[in-house]
Amino acid sequence: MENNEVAAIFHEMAAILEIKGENPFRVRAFKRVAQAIETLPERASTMAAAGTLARVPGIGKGSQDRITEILTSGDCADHVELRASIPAGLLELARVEGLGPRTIALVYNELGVTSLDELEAAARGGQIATLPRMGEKSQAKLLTAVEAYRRQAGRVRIGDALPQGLALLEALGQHAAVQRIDLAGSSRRRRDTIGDLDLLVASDDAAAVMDCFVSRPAVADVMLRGETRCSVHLRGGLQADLRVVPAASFGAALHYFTGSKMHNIAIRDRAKRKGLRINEYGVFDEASGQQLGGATEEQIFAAVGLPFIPPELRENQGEIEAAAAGELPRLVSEQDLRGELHLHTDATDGKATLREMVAAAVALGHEYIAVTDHSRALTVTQGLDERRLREQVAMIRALEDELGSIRILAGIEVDIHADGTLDLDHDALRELDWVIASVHSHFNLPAQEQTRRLLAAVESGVVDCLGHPSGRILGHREGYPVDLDRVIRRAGELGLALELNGYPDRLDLDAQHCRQARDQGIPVAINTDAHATRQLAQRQYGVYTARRGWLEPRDVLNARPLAELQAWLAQRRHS
DNA sequence: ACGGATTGCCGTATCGGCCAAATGGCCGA
Repeated sequence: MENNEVAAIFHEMAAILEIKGENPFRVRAFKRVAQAIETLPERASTMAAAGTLARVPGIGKGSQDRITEILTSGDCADHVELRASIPAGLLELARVEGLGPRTIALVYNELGVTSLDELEAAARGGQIATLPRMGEKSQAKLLTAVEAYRRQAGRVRIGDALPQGLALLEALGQHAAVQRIDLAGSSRRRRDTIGDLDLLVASDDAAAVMDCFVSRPAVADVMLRGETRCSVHLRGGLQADLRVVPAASFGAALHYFTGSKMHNIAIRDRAKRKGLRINEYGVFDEASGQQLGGATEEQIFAAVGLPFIPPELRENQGEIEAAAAGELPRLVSEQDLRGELHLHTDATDGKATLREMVAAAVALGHEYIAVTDHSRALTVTQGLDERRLREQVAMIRALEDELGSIRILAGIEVDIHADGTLDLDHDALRELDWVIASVHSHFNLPAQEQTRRLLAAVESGVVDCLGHPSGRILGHREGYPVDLDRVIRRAGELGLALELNGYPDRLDLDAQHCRQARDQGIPVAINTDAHATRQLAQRQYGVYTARRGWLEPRDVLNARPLAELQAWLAQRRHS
């Protein structure tokens, strides 16, 4: 079991306790345990076996037992009991923005609301506004939030879905009857959210493969099972579909089920013009009906005169034309990244010390990193003021001298106030090597004001990079209303970089805006925004999004060697 | 529930904005 899965159970226990109005300190303790598990330096099972869990701050005797129970049986009694104690639908309500535990308890107790549908009905019926502490405005806001929630409901972040898909791939790949196996669908295209997992297998013994599939411990229930196709729910609720095809059709099926639909249509259209027919079974000569290929995807592309197109590009957004012209981008990969330009330490909301984070970066082989803790406005994180920032800078310089093995840029993630001013003195910011400016408040300004706010930060003259520019949180809230195109253009004019925050909850910039940045020659920094040592290694999600945005190594700021990065910074500072 | 000093008990993120009610709870970062 992955740490995130264990943590999810604690998060849920905390949420239920909170809705039930239990001791808030108990609630916080559970939340703290959940967070601690998410940011453990190793796998929970490893640490439990070694007995080192006890040393983690926040994890006491009780939670140690619960964690052990979860690791051995997949769940714990307290969790099962808590779940049974409230209607199942209430938990989903907690995912609606602006709807907290107290309000959920209120609508449940006063109106008997136990689900999203009932909540919406109550709001449309005007009953919400009659409740104490609620009114017309709250009711309208709630409806808007429910609509926003519904737009993304059922989709799972790639950071949650892909590990499950890869684990299944790994397990099924061991089976003797499996000749070839791969992911298909949106998980193979590495979209930022996934509806369900698609797995494709080449085999002559579909029944044996499906037996293996449905008996995986990760499979919670089997929804349907036919001759060649099987659908299941996984433990976390994600749906997974397995298809089994003969090896001679594997490439054709892989192409077909990978999509996207628009890409497939365009490819088939191209085939038609060449007198060919492409479907999920293979490539066929239209006239003779003879099969010309289908075992590999390369054959599919070759049949229409194209080189292999990476799955991340298959959206019919020009990749076919580029492939035909021999102008496919050489997409950036994880190995191209030479440094990390956004991370936090325990000076603010990080879980590891400066020294530990740096050691982890060295272990990853980074040439350079930037330490970018929060600024004072973010009070929850104990954001740095000018004085604490200067102290941290001194620590960084000393550590860099001591180690000698890695360049440590002294930086900050400075908050952008609602009026566009920055949270720290410009003089203090000018002393730093690297300044990211980000929005963490006032997401609901009118688009015009929000745009002005971001432009002000971009034009401040002391900012090197705009952090998570859209502000979206996947599965939680959409980006704030803003003219991002205009902000990006201005950033380009002034020579700033833009961040692609690769934290799996963000993936911000999204692929489309990455491509815009690339087209305008704006360097993109692919960052992890790590708050713990292990998160420094989670670079793949940012890279996926970058690839979907057509980024090549030369478009990526932290794919540059240190000397080039420093030259870029120096030239920025003097222009 | 956890951690730590008081070893059986006590304290434990912060703070601003929003909205409904006219000061205060709730939410989110």
